[in-house]
Parts: sequence; structure tokens; C-alpha cells
Amino acid sequence: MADKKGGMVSSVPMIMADKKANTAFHIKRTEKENQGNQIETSPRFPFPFASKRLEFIKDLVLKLEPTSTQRKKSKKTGSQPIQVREETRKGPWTEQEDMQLVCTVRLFGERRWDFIAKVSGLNRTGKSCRLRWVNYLHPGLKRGRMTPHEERLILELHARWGNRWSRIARKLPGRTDNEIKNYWRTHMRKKAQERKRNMSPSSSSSSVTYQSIQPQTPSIMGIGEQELHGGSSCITSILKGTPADMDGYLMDQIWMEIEAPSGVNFHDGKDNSYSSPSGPLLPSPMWGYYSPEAGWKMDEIKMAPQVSYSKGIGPSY
DNA sequence: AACCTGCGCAACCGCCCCCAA
DNA sequence: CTTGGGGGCGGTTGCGCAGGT
Repeated sequence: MADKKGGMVSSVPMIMADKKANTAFHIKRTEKENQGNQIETSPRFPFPFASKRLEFIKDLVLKLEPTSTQRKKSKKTGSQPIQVREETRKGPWTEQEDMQLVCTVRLFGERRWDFIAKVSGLNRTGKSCRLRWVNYLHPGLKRGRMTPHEERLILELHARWGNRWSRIARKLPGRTDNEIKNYWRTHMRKKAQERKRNMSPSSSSSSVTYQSIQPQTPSIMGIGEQELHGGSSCITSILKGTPADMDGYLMDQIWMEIEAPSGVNFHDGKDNSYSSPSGPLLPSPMWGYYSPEAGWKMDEIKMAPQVSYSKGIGPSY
């Protein structure tokens, strides 16, 4: 165990993917649910009123992410913002960490990952948090095997664009660049092996072949019929809500208020996608794929008892 | 039952770009 | 104009599991 992930593996429950039921993690959560052990009794977010929540978030943001003017000030005075980081964690994510990350992203939106990493209390880098969110926790993600149509699309797009995985991923809603990249590698490995085996002149399908790929699935856009990210869990129930809009108060508006406390026009046009109270808050196309009807509220988050904004910067449960 | 091998995939690394200060 | 930080992206690594021997 002397690899880069080493040391952690033994102390952390494995979350590696289960080929049949998505992940061991998901199985665990499903069992929990089946037993009626949803974390119903857990404490809820402590602020019943939106204004109080807003105050709390703003306070938190200011503590952890000083405004530009504050940054200037602290440069002069030499004072430092709150230091939260101890030692950066690496390796597999635990359910607890996932919960914390999901809650934080729901609160603050899919941006400023470094800040999210701080606020969440996770000793992870912003990059790590982003990756975990994008590749695993994002509500729009599909799981399971690629459909024949997806396979064909990948082959076609790769032929056109090469290894531009993120670009290809954009054409495959619910699939991440990482997933596609992994799929391609496996695919190519198989192809290479096939080719080795079939070096006989009769089977000279040198380039990418589509023979096993029939366009049976008419549309990959209908995510409704697809399994949405493993299904049952406290996290997925959280994920069903809309992103961080709080009683109509969007996180971006909070950001803007913090940066410009003198009052801002939220509709100044630069970032329109963020200014509509009912529209998708986040730029990712994924957001379009899950329940727009659910007006997500912090009150509805079933926080696990251990979840804490540790280091004394927020509520501890 | 024990061992080996290959596969699938999560997560990390390093480079690059963009943008605010 | 310069610089540093944040985030995006492609490449790589290595672990767990399943299937084969």
C-alpha cells in the first residue's frame, strides 16, 4: 500500500463502483432506506427564516472568503482570514464527506471550489471537491453501461474531435468526461486485443468498427428512463431539489451582495443564467435534467448527525 | 480454496488558460 | 502589463472485484 492513495485506504470504507448496483456505497444506502432508517430525526438547518439563513451564509462567506477590500486591508495589517485547512485529505471519499460536499454545493452553488472545500469542513482541495462533484455526486449523472447509441456517439465524436473528452461529454448528457475517457480506453484495449487475435486477413476491421453497436436506443436525451445516479439515499433525496436557491434568493446574488454591499443590480446582464429566480442556477447542462418542481430549501435537508461545519465556523451537529 | 489476470472506474497529477488584483 | 490563484482538461495510476485456472 505504498501508493499515492496509500494510508487512507485501510481506514476508509471503500466506495468503489459495484458493477451491478452502481456502488457499494449505494447498496449500503439502499439497505439503510429499506430498514426505514432514513435520517429523519437528524437536526435540521437551524434557521427557519430565509433572512436568517442568508445572514448565516453571508457571515460564513465573509469569514472564509474576504472581499477584495478586506483582502487589501488584511494585506496592510497582516491579519489573516480563518485558516481551516489542516492536512489535505486524499483518496477515496466517504459517505460522510459526500454528504458534506453535497450540502455545501447545494448551499453555495457549483463554483468557487476552493471556498466550498473550506466551508464544507472537508480537508480536501477545491479541485478534489470539484472532481468528486462532477464525476460522482452531480444530480444529472447517469450510471451503468453505455447504451449502444451512446457508444456509437462516442465513437463518432472521438473520430471527429479526438481526445477532447469534455467536449464529447457535453454531447452525452449525464456522462462525464472521465467516464467517457475510461470507456474509450477499455474500448480501445478490447479493440487492440481483438485485432491481435484476428490478425488473420479475413477480419481486417482496422479502424473503429460499429458492428456490435446498433442504434437501438432512440434517444439518449430521455434521462427519465435512465437510472439517475444510483437512486435511493439521503444524498439523492437532497439532490432531487433545485440547486442553491434559497426561498428565491440565489446564491449568486449573495455572492454579489458580499462583493458589493452597497447594493447591486442583479440583472446587469453579465451572468444572466444566474439572475433568474426560477431558471437553472448553474451553467452546467445537467441541471436541466432534474426536477425543476422541487423548490429546494435547507429545511428539507436531512442532515446526518455527524455532519458538521467543523472548526467552529458554523453550526455543529 | 487459493492464486492469477484483466477490467472498470475513482481519483490524482500536471499543464494550461482565464481573470481579477 | 504582470502575476498569482482558481478552475478546466487530458493523461495516468492503482484499487477492488469478477472470472478463469
